[in-house]
Amino acid sequence: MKNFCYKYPHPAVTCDCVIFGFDGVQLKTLLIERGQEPYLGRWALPGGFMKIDETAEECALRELQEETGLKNVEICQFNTYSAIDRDPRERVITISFFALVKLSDVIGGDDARSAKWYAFDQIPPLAFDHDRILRDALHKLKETIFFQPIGFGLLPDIFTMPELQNLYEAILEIKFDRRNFAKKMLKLGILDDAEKRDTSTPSRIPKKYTFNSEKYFQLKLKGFKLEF
Amino acid sequence: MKNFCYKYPHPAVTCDCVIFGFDGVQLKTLLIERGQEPYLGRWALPGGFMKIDETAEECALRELQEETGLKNVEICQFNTYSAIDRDPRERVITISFFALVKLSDVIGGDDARSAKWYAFDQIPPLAFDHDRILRDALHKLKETIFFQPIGFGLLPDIFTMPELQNLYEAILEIKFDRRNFAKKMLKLGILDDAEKRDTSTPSRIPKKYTFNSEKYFQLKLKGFKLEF
DNA sequence: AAAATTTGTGTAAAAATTACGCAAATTATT
DNA sequence: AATAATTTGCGTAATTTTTACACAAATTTT
Repeated sequence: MKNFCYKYPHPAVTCDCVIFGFDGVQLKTLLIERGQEPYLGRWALPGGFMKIDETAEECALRELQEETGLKNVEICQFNTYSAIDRDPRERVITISFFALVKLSDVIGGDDARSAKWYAFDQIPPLAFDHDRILRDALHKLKETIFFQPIGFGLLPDIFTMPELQNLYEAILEIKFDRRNFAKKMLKLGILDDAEKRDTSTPSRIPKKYTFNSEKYFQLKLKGFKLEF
Repeated sequence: MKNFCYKYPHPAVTCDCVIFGFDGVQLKTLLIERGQEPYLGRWALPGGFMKIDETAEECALRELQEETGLKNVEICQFNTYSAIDRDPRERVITISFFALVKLSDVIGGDDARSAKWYAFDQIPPLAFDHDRILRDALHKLKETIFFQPIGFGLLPDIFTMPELQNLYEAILEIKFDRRNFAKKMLKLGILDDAEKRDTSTPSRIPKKYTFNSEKYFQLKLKGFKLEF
């Protein structure tokens, strides 16, 4: 049954995905319950073995869809783990990705199967070294926020300034002055008004915004850095 | 002769290293001339196949020493390449690293063998997809410079402010006002005077500095961001 | 109906950045 | 050897950015 032979030993390669979501209050991640050994019944990152005729990115996207129903996700590779005994079966290295998704795109999907969203302060014990991978991904997200308008991926198309601020506060675990935060975000020039409203008079109902994707990509290309 | 067999096909795994150096004027990288097929005689990044009982980091360091004589290098993983046909022999994915080294540590070494430093505007055609990897590493270096005092790795222990400025200008391809650049660097608090000198009167011979490694690591941990 | 909360707009004070000037020491030129 | 040009360290005024709040209207809560 073992028909694939090589002159030198080869490790197996898997791809794993850390999927970030935001429900308006908490930052969450998507986990799946393992249906087979090892670690049967444990929670784990979505992912699996790479086929010989697919790239790592293709593998990650395929596994993600198979296991969680998620598709059309923009994934970003962030690290490859190669500790000798990270998998009890054989030598396995894993190429890991993270992605930001809008919870609204997913929650309804019935592909969800055993996939479930977990807030970061309620992560169960994970299979393999997935807790380490998850930690690293969160760290990477915190770094990334200084260079990329993260909200674009995690918020619904139309959102309010308080929502955007909650997101930043959830990721960075810092509180901001509401008025200065809004100034900073507006100054980036990537937010459009999502409605027309009597601007002369304040209301307790917050204004709605959308991301201007053209300006967003321009800014992302040019590179920027946010100070907090 | 093919004694390592698996139920499913496995790719081979290699590690490649982009080594950055700085000669006071130009940013350079260390390449080796290939001694075997494929791409015999072409230049390539130092690197090679990962053994089954070593991690990617161990592999990268071992290959680096074998091929260039370099050791005690702090390497940083930055991407894994998995295009299907990036190696004509078989499916090979490569985990890539970059490192910043002091040219002085290397130039003398007689291990150098076929290794040679190349300025970035004189890179020869490279084997495999190594030009792509090199480009990505350079891009990563430019990003990194905003968060880490790069000079620490690339400059000799004792250096001058103009040297540090040349380094930043070489990496970022921007010119700075000498006086404001010095202010910014000094404000980071990671530079110590490397000599005692009559400070009251300016001289055309620039002051010498060293990095204060304690404060450097403190700053790196805390995280900072440089504005230009 | 009164009290509390939330939002949009603003603004003065503080801090940081920028764009330069100057004089002495060294190097290059004639 | 004298003169000119360059380079360095120090400094400063003008500008820009950031910060810390104040205010009033619209909702929501009590």
